[in-house]
Amino acid sequence: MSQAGGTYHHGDLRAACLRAARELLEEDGSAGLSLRAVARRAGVSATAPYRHYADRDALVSAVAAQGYRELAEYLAAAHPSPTTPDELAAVAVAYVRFALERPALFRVMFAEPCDPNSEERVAATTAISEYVRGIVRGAFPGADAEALSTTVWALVHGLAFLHLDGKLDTSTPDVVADQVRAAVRALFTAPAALSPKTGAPHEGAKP
Amino acid sequence: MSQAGGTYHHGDLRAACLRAARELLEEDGSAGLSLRAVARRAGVSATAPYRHYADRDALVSAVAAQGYRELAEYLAAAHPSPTTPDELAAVAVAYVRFALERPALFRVMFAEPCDPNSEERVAATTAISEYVRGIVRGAFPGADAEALSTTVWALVHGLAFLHLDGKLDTSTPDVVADQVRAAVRALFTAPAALSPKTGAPHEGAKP
DNA sequence: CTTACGATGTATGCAGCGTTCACATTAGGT
DNA sequence: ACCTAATGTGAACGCTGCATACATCGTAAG
Repeated sequence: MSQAGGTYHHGDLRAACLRAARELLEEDGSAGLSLRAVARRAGVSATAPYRHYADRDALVSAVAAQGYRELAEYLAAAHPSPTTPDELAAVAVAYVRFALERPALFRVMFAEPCDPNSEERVAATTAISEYVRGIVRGAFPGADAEALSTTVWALVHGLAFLHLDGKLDTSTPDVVADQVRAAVRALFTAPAALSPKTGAPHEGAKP
Repeated sequence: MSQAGGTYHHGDLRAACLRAARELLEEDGSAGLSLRAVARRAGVSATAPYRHYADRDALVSAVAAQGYRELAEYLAAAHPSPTTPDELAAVAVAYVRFALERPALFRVMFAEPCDPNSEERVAATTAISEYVRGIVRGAFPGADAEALSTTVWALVHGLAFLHLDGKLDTSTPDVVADQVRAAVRALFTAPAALSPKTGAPHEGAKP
């Protein structure tokens, strides 16, 4: 039975480890995420988690994968299928908000060397990638979806990280949201007053 | 135990630790950056570095600060004072190249929880911030330098991180450079074919 | 020139970590 | 009812960061 009692077998240790890891992540940051601490919190011996995760990286990858799935839900909740720049900006705001609300999780998802060993993790990140591309494709059919989605994702991702690292003003959520909206809007607005000289003479032309 | 001259005192252990840390970072990634390994490489006892760095974080912060200074040099070398979009794109390419050439260092600089304890580190990051803002201010006097520099920094920073995490095509440096140039240029080019409906009347209306 | 002191490096030890291995316990199919 | 495979336990190894007590040395005052 799954309820925690005096049973020798835990019931669903795999899920319990994931849950414990998430809690530790929120409480002590990624530094406190140790397999032993996870085992302690799950009320189990230090080596029990090895029956469900090959090593620490496997657990971390599982946490990251779950984070990706939650991020996808979070973005979809902000707007199911944005088409206007403002709707797209709303999704961008949600992305940054997600990062600021779960900083340790977000760091685990992106800031750690992502080996291509975890199928679950790779699948989750390509899902996010496809999601962003799908949004861009739907919103701007005429554009190069590949390039534009890369650009918008990078912009939002960079905003999230800079906020996370305290490089930008993170005083209130509203300030952050305004900043994100302004940045995204800049992507889709012709900067009339800008570019005093439109230098386009030569570039790396390599056919 | 010091091979050189056999002197008891090292001479400049502080610098030697920094150098050893940089080497370990490039060889084994941030996981291999341990105080003990640094001490070993410097040919010194395990606790000697504590005379020069309060704890591991202090060493890491010193490494990060040095990374910031090198990044500033690297960008300046790409172009001392860019004014056209293409010149600015060249600096952006340098930023991403820096990240891809020193992935572990870049991660130490940005991906780790940056406590405001290290004065050296804070000073170095604000220097970078000021540098970017200065470029934007010089290149686009009419624009809101604060907002625009945030936007361009975030875009480039996000590109660097997504490349670092293998989320984008990193097969050859040329491919990466083209991608970065295209993204930066998109920031300063009116997206003609885009925005089928220009939802600009109001925003944030999502009860 | 001697001597005392502060700066620097060493030796030792503790607790926590990831990981392995032999062993104990139990669930579930035959 | 039993046998097997899955699951959890315990001890152990080597690594880590770090605190404490001790050794060595440059240097400047006397």
